[in-house]
Amino acid sequence: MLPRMTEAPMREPTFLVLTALAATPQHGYAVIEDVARMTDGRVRLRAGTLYAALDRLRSDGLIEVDREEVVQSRLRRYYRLTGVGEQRLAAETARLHRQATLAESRLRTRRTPGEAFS
Amino acid sequence: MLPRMTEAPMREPTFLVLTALAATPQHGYAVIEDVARMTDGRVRLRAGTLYAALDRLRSDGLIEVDREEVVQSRLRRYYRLTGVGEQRLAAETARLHRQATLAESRLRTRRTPGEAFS
DNA sequence: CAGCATATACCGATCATCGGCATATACGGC
DNA sequence: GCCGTATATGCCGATGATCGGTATATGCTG
Repeated sequence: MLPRMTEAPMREPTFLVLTALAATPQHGYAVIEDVARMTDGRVRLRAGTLYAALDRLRSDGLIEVDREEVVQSRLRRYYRLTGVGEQRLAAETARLHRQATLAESRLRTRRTPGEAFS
Repeated sequence: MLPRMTEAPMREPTFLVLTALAATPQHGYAVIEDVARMTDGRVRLRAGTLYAALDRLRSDGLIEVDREEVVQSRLRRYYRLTGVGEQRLAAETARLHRQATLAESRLRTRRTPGEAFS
């Protein structure tokens, strides 16, 4: 299971999954709930999206299995960020901040006649 | 050409196209260059991506044709943000800031044993 | 005249996400 | 006892934005 070489742009659900695992390891279902809480219910990850994302992030080396527990005869597989995942998430947050700040700046200079924009 | 009702999550190239048009109207090719400059060459929009995005954003009512010019016998079609587009971009920037801040906050509380996270 | 920049536009392929379904167990209400 | 919901993982087909390439022109430069 070699890590993929592509540095494809990260979509929102994937970013939120990494965010959910940033502070502490969590199992899949807990991630779904956490993402819903984080986004005030706006993003409700489908099971298909979540487990596909976990597999992909794992094969990319951004997360790894932390441990497995059985609670009430149900399996809980906990995932945690790897060092690489931590760096990637930090890079993503920096990028988001930069782009958001730039967009805000441009929105402010909007409709200012005869004014050049950077 | 009815505006689509879906409020689908916005991807990075689309966000950057809106950002490019936020301050002043620009034609397609200028948007490609602007996005490349904004992202320090990281994002180089393909023609297919750009014009498809412009069509989609137009049918969604987020942008509209500003004017057309012919320079050196080549057509330049300028697009501008609509009021709806401006609101949407502002909402997107707010969302990006919130998510980036949240992710940073979680990265900071990382690996702090026995500590609950919000 | 070959190559590159400008400028718009179409096309098939890729792939993350969506939406739904399957499989189990536990719990609460009726 | 049964139904619906919550918990928990997983598979599968469809969707759609993006990618990569090509087409079509013109102008400029080497």
